[in-house]
Amino acid sequence: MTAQRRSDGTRAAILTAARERFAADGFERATIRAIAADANIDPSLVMRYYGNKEKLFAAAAEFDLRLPDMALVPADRHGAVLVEHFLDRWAGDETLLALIRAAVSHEAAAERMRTIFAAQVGPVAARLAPDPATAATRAGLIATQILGFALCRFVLRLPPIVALDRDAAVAWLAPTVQRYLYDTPGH
Amino acid sequence: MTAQRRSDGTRAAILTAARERFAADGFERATIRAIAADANIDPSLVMRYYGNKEKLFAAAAEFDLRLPDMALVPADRHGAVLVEHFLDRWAGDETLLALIRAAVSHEAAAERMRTIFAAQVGPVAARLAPDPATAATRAGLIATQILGFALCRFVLRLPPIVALDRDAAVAWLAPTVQRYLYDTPGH
DNA sequence: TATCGTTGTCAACAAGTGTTGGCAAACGAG
DNA sequence: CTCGTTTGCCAACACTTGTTGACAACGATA
Repeated sequence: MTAQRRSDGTRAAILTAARERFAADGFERATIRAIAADANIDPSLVMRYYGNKEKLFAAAAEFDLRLPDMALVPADRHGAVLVEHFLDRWAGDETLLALIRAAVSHEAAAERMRTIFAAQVGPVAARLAPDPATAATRAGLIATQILGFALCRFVLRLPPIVALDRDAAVAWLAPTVQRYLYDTPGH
Repeated sequence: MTAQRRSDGTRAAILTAARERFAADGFERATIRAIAADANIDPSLVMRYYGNKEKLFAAAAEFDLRLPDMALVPADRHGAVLVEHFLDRWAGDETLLALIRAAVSHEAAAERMRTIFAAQVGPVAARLAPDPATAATRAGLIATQILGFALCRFVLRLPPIVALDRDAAVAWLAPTVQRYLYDTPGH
């Protein structure tokens, strides 16, 4: 077990404030000073505990999608369950929002995003796809729809997308994801 | 007709350099100095001709999707034609990339993005959708898929999405857009 | 040629950035 | 209690940013 330090509370406060700021402002506009102010401490403490801004972001952007076990779900509901899970995960943790905002103009964040999807969505697709060779493509396509939805809803705030409630969003997106999982394209 | 000015060449060079920088770096990391250097002029000229960075971006982010007339296309090809058009438009003009990169952390750019999709995609959906009341939602859904694809391909550079050639991308995405245009969700 | 608006350069400002080092107080072990 | 370590604050650094104003070369017009 890791030893308790007297500063653990401060460390956690910094991390929370950092996630909020990165999520709201992106990497460059989220300043160390603003994060420190939110955490009610001095900016220099951020440096002491996290080294530099880059490492602070790396620590704040740690993320686990916690994808459910698809073996327990009927095959025709796989798309719906994935969409529901993503929506909930997104609403309940601002880390993903911080990640997408930062990834757009920050290569390290983009790399993190690639890793998350390759390492966490990839295996799910690999287990379900009819032809395992197409798994990476299918995982990528799911990412385009899920990230695109998050982009339009949480970042760009397109009014008709913001207006959708959870059920409507699932009803629209689930067939798309289902198709990316199982269909073979052709016309 | 607008009068010719001796500085028109410089103005155009600034605009081109601005688009490149905004597309590559986003709003904040694209500096006036870098743009001026690319255009081989002094940074102060940028201010003289465009007022400030905000207005320069507004000028650089002027964009017309040039959506084709869907009345000339068979109904079952609408999704495919839209996807093809978006892909070509995206590949041929970095303005859209600049817009998406900037929109993520810059409210004015996000507003521009909302306007473009509401004013240009909205009417197309309104003309095609079975129920006009659902047109805005359908246009928004199309935006989620198209922007999500662009995000993953050009910004995040997800390998499996970068690897898709034009035909494969169209084959995968067209049915999604077609469904967002015409289907009524339910299960 | 003399004049005036245009085009461009140079140097500087004020503000904000990440980051560093020193110093005081609080704490825990001996 | 005493001493070394941890925690925190303050002031400052080196640098970059958008932006401004003064000034020199140029071009057309009179």
